Amino acid sequence: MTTGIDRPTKRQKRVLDFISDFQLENGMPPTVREIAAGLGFASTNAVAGHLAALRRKGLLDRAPGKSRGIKVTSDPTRRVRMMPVLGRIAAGRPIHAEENVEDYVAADPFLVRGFDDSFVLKVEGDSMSGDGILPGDYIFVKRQSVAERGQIVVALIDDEATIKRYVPLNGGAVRLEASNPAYGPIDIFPESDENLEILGVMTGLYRRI
Amino acid sequence: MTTGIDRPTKRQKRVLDFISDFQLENGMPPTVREIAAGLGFASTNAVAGHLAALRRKGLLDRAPGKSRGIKVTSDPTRRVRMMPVLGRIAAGRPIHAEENVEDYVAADPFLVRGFDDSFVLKVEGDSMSGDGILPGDYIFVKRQSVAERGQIVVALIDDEATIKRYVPLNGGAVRLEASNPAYGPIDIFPESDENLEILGVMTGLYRRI
DNA sequence: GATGTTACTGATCATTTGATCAGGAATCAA
DNA sequence: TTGATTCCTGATCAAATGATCAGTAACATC
Repeated sequence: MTTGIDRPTKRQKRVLDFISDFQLENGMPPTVREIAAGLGFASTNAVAGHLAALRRKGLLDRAPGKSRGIKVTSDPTRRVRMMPVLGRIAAGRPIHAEENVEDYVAADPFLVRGFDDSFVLKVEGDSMSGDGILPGDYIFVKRQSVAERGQIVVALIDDEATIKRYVPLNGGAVRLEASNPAYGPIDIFPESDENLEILGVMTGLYRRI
Repeated sequence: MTTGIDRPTKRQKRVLDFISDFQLENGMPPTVREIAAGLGFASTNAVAGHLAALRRKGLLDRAPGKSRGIKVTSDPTRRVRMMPVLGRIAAGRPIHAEENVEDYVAADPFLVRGFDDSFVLKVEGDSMSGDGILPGDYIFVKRQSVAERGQIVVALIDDEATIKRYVPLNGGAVRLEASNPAYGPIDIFPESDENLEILGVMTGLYRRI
């Protein structure tokens, strides 16, 4: 036998992969009989043998007696929270209103801190292309009403949401800068008619090609 | 009763939360008896009543007869696969060698197709900044040895990995274009000493601020 | 008061599921 | 040849689990 001491045989690997895929698809491990059916075994004992072998080789954990008590040791998956992708944002309405949710994306803790205080926006327009933020990108935004100089914020000017770099000016005025030189800055003065509200600051970005 | 038509009562919400938390922690839904034990019920029928109510209100899905056949409808979590972030890539060595793995990120199916054939790279250098790919970004790459004109590829030139836009030229030559005008294109001719290998094409991008 | 809903206990039954026994066929090595 | 290992069928038993019935209590609405 040339099989390494803790390497599965081909058949055993098929069983292991079936369990991983089942877990990924169904959110729970399969039963012994589901494995047998999935791989075409007529007997549960065929599965039992493979599970015992995989356990010996340290590739599986089992919870004896428990239904679906099978856990792949080096589980390549992790539970992450799904975050809503918001569509139009309008002033005066709760940002998390259900009709705003367009889609959901999985947010790695890697990308987002404070899930409950964050949301996701799809970028429209190329005003921030100088910062590598392109139309169609998804940006992660942490909700907060204040920002520091230079942070990229999502702001509501009157009734329109926009993504810009935040730069406070003297006298309580605020400048919102685009990073695409084709767009000029937007200045908001305290005495202005315009109403500025900071919705949050950008913490991460997703793009799919 | 002021309860909205499809809102759970307080007790029902407790049951729903227990199921969500259990799923998050254990990677599978609880059994009816595990719910009863977790919430201090002496009878499985207490749980059955709540599950029926939650199902009526559209908050649960059930798979009748199946063990752990409970699924929270608006599950805020999803199983995603963890993908290795590769460090240095060198020719002649298996790309997935363990010593290459620097970190892991959760990859949404949204971003990646074909998990097993993909990997993640951290971007160094600003040669692709014109395409919104900045130093420090993480890009998702699907492994394949051929590419189509205009796709962004990860290529190995002799012993160095690089990210560029792929443009085939006449006569079997290949041009690799940077998108930052400060960098010129790299042309590889068939008769050249240089050895070009396409490692894969970019399918997605992550950035954290 | 009558009615309906929510929220349980306690018990029982049927099905699903895990575990195990007996054995057969194929492969490989000594 | 013998023995070890893998890989499977077929059958059976016991435990885990889902489903259901009967009944009690609290509470709100009409």
